[in-house]
Amino acid sequence: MTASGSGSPGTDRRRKILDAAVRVFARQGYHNCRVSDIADEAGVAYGLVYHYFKSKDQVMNELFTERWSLLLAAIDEADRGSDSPRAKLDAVAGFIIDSYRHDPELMKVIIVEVTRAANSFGAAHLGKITEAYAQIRGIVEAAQRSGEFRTGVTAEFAAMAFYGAIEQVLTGWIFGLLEQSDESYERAKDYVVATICDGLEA
Amino acid sequence: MTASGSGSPGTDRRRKILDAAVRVFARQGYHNCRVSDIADEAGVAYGLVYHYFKSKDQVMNELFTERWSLLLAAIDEADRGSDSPRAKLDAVAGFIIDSYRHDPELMKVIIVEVTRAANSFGAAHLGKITEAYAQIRGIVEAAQRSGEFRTGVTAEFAAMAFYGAIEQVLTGWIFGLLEQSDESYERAKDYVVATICDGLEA
Amino acid sequence: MTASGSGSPGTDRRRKILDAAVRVFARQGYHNCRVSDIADEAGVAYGLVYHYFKSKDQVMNELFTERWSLLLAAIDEADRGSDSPRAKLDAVAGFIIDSYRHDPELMKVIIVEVTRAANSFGAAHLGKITEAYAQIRGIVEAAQRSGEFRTGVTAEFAAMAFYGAIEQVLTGWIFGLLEQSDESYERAKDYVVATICDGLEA
Amino acid sequence: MTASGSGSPGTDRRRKILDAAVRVFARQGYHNCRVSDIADEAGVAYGLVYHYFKSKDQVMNELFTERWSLLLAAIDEADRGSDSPRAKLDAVAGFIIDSYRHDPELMKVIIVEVTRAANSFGAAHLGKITEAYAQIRGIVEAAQRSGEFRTGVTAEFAAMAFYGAIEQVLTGWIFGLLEQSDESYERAKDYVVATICDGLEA
DNA sequence: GATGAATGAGGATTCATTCAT
DNA sequence: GATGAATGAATCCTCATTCAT
Repeated sequence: MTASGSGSPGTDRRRKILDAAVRVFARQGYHNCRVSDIADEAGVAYGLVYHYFKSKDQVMNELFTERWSLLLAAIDEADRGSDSPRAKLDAVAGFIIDSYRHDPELMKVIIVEVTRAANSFGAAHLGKITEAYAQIRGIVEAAQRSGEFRTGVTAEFAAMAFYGAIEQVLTGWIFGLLEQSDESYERAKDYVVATICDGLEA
Repeated sequence: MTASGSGSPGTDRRRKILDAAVRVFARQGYHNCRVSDIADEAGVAYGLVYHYFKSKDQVMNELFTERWSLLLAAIDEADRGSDSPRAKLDAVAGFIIDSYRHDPELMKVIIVEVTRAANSFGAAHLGKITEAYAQIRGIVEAAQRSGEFRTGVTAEFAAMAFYGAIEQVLTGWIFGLLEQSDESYERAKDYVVATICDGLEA
Repeated sequence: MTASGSGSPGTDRRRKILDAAVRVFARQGYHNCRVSDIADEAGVAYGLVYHYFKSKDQVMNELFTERWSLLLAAIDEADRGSDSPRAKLDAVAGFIIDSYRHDPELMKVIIVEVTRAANSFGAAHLGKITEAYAQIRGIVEAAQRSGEFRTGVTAEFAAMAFYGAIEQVLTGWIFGLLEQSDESYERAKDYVVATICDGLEA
Repeated sequence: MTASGSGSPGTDRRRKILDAAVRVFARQGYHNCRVSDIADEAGVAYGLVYHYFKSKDQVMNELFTERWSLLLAAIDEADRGSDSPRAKLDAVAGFIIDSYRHDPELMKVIIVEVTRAANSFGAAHLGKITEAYAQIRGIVEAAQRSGEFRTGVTAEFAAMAFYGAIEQVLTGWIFGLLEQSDESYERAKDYVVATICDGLEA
């Protein structure tokens, strides 16, 4: 059973357009691509994009929402277990980095076009973006209450630092500044957690 | 001698346009503003923007370059002294955060429109952006060589995490997610360094 | 035997589409409605409109032709009798006004989208539209020949004035400027004829 | 002193565009012309239309308002004198017909695209359109009060019939159904007033 | 007959940039 | 230097029509 056989034909085309949009947005940036670029990349007619999506914005929104929901679910899942706080943060970092490894173009689009785009998509999805920060903060807060994490830094702040460190690593990959290999990805997970949990000082 | 008297009249107008551009870019985003918005905000005629700048891009480029040079100089300066690595990182974080405190709109523009904009301004200024990371990495490397920082994490990576943590805090302010006050700004400096140098774990 | 049982099922659907088109054209105007609006209003699938009609234009053409034929027949019928010219004009005005009373939306569409649309439907149906004027002119001409109507005004001209007066009353109703009630409709018939036949002057 | 020398250069271009729009709207109809057709007809660049007007609608609105204001002023002027009611109506019919004679394309546009366009421009300008009817009604009302006009027909109704008769004559010219010559225009004025005031019956 | 996905031409609008004054 | 009118390429979105099922 092929993937394309598992849904209705319409669903397939819709999926094709979303996937094509990821590639085009990643390659050219949201503002530097035309709707026709997406259609061409998907191999469908121009108007079909508008058959499935209300606007170019809408395509982006859907890409973000789809992926970010998984992220939120993953953080939630990580938080739910009885692991140590460090293990939870490790799971979070792991999920985000694996997301990049699995689909670097999609994560590039999300990082580049949404999470910092304070005047456009970022503002539109602020609520969902904030949820991720809040969930991470929750992990830190619990760790501080249990005495596993020190309290010198507010949980809110620590969560931002942690998330920021991860996003910057992804940014390094996106810009081609950091080496990209399976090994690098794995190491990055450890490094983020080690840096944030252990600190740099000897 | 007034400030406006210190240069040629033309210089003043040019400055006025740059400052107006900061406000407009910050308020509406680069892509959502027209050249005429900048001119209106500056109180000058439409075409004058093109008298002083080759294009809309050029205005942005100049804003970035102007500010980022200061940042590079400040990191360089911090690195030059004989302070402890931690003190050096503290100086770096301090400069960036003070930059935001002093001109939040400009830093918003730089963070939102340049440093993550992999397909536009970010790519154009990649060299300069990278220089900052490299300088921070240099600070970490020296500390690792001297034994003040542990070597479990590569310096390159540590630099990214450190910078990412700072940028994320700025992002929090930009999105209105973190409290903004003189006290918050000061605390943020300490927190960033404490998080990265000491780690979160007790 | 119900109306819907009197024809083939296809005929019913076709009728449904025509009726729906009247409502949609009346509500939104020909240019502001999509073929899908008609289909939605009719409760049929998109493509079915194209099964029964060659184009969107064609739907309109059919609505006009259908109704206008009745109008021409009615005027002809009125003219055929041995009534006085005034009675004939009364019958004409009566038929048009009753048409509006019976199906205001259809008459709105015809008045608004066809009879004045010199660059679109009006031009396409000019022949049929003109027939109505000619028939009315015929009534006047005969009356002038018989001496019942004075000859100071050409019959052609009188016909236009008479028809224009009626259409303007309908326009008043269409725009919601004139009261609409059974009484108003009846009175309107008398008024049109009284105005045109007797004149306003005392 | 030429007309083009009497205003600013900007004003001239603006005027050129308006005049071109009249010709294009008259020739092709509002919906069948592109903004570029207007620009081409005016001999200016595409974007200049948008320099002077917010939208294609706006061009039409301005054409209507400009002309209709003159019409309202003319009716008002006619009403203000101490002439007989018949003379007043004669002045009104005269002004409208002369408007057509002077600029048939503009009047065609107004009649065809505005005064009957219940779902678009007609609705937008309903207030102004109604003002004309009201003014005519005022003339009739005064005549009825003075006993010069009979009261068998309401003034409101008589005004509609009178205006409708005129508009229909214009429609006849627009469609090429009625002869157009200086003599015809003059005769038409008399005929309209004669028909409405004297009536057709001998 | 019936459906609605697919097509793609058409057209309004935006806006960076140029240029005459 | 300063102005803002003029230019026209770029691109989103609409929607009539076709067609495979």
